[in-house]
Amino acid sequence: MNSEHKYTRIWKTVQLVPPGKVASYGQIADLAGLPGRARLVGKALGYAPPGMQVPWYRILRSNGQIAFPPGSEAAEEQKGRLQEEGVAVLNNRVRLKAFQWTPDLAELLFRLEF
DNA sequence: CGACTGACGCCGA
DNA sequence: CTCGGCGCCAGTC
Repeated sequence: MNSEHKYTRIWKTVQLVPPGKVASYGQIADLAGLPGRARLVGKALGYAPPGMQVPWYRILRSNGQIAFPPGSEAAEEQKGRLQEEGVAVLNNRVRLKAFQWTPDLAELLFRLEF
C-alpha cells in the first residue's frame, strides 16, 4: 500500500541519475525524502518492475563498492553496464570522486516538483 | 509480540 | 585499508 508509494518514489529518484554517473543508496534515499533508509532503496530496486526503465546499476554503496558479491552474475552485469557508459570499475568498485552524480538543485526542483 | 535478515552507513580501533 | 560493532527499518517467520 503505502510502501508501494515509497518504492515508486525511489524508482523515480533513481531515474534522475544521468548516464555515466553513479549515486549511493543513501544518497538516493535522502533525495527521495527517506533519510536513513538506504536499505529500503536496495529492496526497492529488487522489486523494480522489469518493464520500467530503472538504472539500478548506477547505484552503489557509500564507498563506491558494488553491493553484490564480487564475481557474482549480478555484480558482473552491473560492472558491464557501468563500463558501457564509461564508468571505470576496478576491483568491484567505482571511484565516487570521479563518477558520483552531484545533483543540480535547479534540475532537481524541475524534475521533482512538476 | 520477539528474533532474524538484508542490493546500507558511520565510527572507532 | 580492514574489522567489529551498532544503528537503521520494512518484511518475514
